[in-house]
Amino acid sequence: MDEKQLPKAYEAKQYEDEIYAAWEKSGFFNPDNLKGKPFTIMMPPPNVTGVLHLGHALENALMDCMARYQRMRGEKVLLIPGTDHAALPTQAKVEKMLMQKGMKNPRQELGRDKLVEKIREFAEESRTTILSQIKKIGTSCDWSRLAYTFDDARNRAVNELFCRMYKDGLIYRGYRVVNWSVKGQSTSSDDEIIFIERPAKLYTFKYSSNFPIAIATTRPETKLGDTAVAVHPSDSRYAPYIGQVFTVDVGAAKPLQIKIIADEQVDPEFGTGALGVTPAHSSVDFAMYEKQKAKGEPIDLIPVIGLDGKMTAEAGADYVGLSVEEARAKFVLWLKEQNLLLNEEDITQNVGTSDRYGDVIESIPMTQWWLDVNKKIPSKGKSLCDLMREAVTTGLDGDSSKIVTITPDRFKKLYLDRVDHLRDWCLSRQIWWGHRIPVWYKQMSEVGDQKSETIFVGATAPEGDGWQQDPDTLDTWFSSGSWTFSTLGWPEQTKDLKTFHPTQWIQMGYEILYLWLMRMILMSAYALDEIPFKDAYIHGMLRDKNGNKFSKSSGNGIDPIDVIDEYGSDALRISLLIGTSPGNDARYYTEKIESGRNFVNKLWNISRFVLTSTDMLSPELVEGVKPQTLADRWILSRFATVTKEVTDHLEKYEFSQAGEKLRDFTWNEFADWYLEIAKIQKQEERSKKNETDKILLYILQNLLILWHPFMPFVTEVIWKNISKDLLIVQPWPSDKSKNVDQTSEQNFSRIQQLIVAIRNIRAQYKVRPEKKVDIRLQSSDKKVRQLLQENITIIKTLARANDIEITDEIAEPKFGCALAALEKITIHVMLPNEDLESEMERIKKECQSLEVYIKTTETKLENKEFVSNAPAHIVATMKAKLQEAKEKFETICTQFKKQNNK
RNA sequence: GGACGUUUAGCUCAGCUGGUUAGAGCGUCUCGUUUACACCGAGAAGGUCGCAGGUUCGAAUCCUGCAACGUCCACCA
Repeated sequence: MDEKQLPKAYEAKQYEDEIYAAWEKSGFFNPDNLKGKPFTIMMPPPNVTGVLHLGHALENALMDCMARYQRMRGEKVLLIPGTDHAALPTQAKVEKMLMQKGMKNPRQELGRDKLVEKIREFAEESRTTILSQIKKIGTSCDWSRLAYTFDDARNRAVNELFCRMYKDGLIYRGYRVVNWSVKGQSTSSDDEIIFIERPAKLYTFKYSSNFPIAIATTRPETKLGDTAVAVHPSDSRYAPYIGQVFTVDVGAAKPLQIKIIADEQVDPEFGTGALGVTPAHSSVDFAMYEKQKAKGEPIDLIPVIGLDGKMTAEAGADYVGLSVEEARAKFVLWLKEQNLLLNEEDITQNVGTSDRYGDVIESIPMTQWWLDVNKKIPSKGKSLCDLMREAVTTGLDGDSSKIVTITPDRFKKLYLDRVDHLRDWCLSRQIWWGHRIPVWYKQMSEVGDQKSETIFVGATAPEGDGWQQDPDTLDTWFSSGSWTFSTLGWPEQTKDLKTFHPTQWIQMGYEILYLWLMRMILMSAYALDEIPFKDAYIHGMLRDKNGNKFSKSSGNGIDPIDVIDEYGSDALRISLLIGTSPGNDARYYTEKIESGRNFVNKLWNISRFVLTSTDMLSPELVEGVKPQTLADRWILSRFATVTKEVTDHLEKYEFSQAGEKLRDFTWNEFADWYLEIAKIQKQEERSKKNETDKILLYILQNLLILWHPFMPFVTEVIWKNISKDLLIVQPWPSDKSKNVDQTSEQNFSRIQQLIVAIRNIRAQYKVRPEKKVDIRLQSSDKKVRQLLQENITIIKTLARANDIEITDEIAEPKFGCALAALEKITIHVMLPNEDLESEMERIKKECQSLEVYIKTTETKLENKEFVSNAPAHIVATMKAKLQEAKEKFETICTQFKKQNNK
């Protein structure tokens, strides 16, 4: 092996692009070129609102780790990449950019087609960047199946779903109170509202001096549209008034007819115990309005706030055209003048804001398209909510093979709570970037004021003239909800769909549990009678080193590509995978990436040593290895155990623990001990050298395989020196448990402890490293003496000893000699410099800690209840440990005392 | 107002169904130019596992209560 091929330090930048290209060319990203059982992962499509951030890097690391692991396990892995057109967020972003460039109202100034074109340009640019970033991270996805939530194939799926749901009566057009963003001039769903706390004033007032009930409100201006006062049915204070109607004039266009109604929702303890009902501008009040209508005791609905956020004509001549704030001030002033204001109180209230436009959401009644989540689906006899519930509990239709498991499982509870309180989903948006609602209208006749409209629901307009498509677009989550199957060709019954759905595993952040996970389950259960995925792995958010969210406004954003440029993709990946646990937020800081980079370099140098120091000209895959020495048996045993542990952890999606165990083995056992011992063994007989080389190669090769899912690039680069085949499809190590050898592990551990004890003494007495010391090892156990004898070269070299005497003869330590004891071994280290005082101090300390341990352990063992209740092996190990401690104590203390007497 | 999460070494975090003298990485201290690696090696120091009770032979781990921090949800108008 030529050392020039392997420079001293691994420079990730020199290799990564080339390696990725080689993988792509190999075709192994495409499951059509793989055998085995299908294993599908759908990439959560990043929004084309910008470029990838560190959170995406984490997602890609997780997905790719799983994909590569499964591929090496021999599965037919499909990881479909994609992007999300993110309807409202993208339009909001582009509009904002245009406005920053000076445009006042992009929609007005550009018109639908031109604005959509601008957004498309922006989205395409983002898309290109995002896709190249995904490659940089190393994600092994099938680019031949690349999907986009806004391409033709996905549009077909969206239209098909909409039409089916309409035919099933689940999608309906309804006049109801919606969440309206004045700034964005669009509706939004309940999930897209962010509640913020803000100070507000709670006003208590009466509509008129002779009105019998006072009410409290934080929105006085909406009271111009009040049509009822609701009280609790059992509230005796107001019971006599229930059913009565009062006419009051508060300055609105017409005097208000206020009916006193009873409703359980009213809290008699809050405020005056009476609630002014504004059906047009509160979803709660609107619900009362509907209830009253159903009861046959209808109340009116008067919209006083318009889509422009200004007061309408209905609010009265004094108010029309005013903003809500102006109207509020004016109305409060009027109340004061009329002596109707009874109280004014400062409170904090939660107010809903648009997650994209940031303005306060107004409740306004409008005709929109809705998805009914509680109505029974005709063919199923169950509602969408029922299906969503079944999917995580009994399995769809009670079929236990159709259960979605959520890791960690606490998120299952959150999910179920949400399903129980789910309300109808407002699907239509008044923006232009998105899937157009597949509904067509035609005006049929006009009789006086009555317009009669015919509705047609379908992807394309029916025959004939005069059909107008609904101008609105669909909520972006309507298209991402079908992601797991629209990417596979649905509604066509494609081979892909049959092969790869339901998918096996998906990962996502907890922040889109409601927005996305839920809707994927809804869509898939509805359209396919299937779950979208078997296991959902929920990860937390990445925060900066102070625990703050990464955000553009605080300017703490980090571009993962910059990190990759500096430290390499592998370093970034392992530092994101190790030290994080599912569902919990994690902090990102540079030191972590540095330590990742250091480890990558360590593995590089381990490989460099193994590959350049073995004689094998072409180091082919090593199959059978024959351990010759204790160290050989130990490392093979340990490796077998670690292989099993890593595999088990990955099966349970415990990425962090798998990576940690692998790192500890690689660094602390293989590199720090076995490599050093290998150097010694290789200088011994010829036969040993060959076997040592084989073992080194064997472990290295398998380590590269185990590490590949975590650090695909560096492992693949090293693998080039081993085989012409790519590492990406090397089979995962099979069960090696036949190599597990407890005895050798125990014996080797004894040698390790001995070496550490001697090194410890050397460090304590500041023995210069080049100075070799004489050592006397005493043991009454023949087997132990034999063990020491067999490994004497290793002890000598690693502990830097000159002469080692192994004997069964108990002797008092000589003057100027340091003393240590292990189980069945007494160690005398001859010190070149005589430092009796600190030796006595050191031994005294050790005696004390031994004494404490012996005492507590003895107490435990004397406890009869402990001995009878605790499992036998616990008691046995404790007894053995106690014995060992006693022996140590005996050796050290008695000999120390003798020495002390001199 | 509810629910959930977190609280373990100076910092960032692991610790699965309770069982050896509680771990890792970074940082700190001492020593070191041993031909794989200073992006390194050797050794060490550092924790009454947030607080208070309880269950148990045994609790960081289970139960109850409390506190601090965080997140989500909710129609106190």
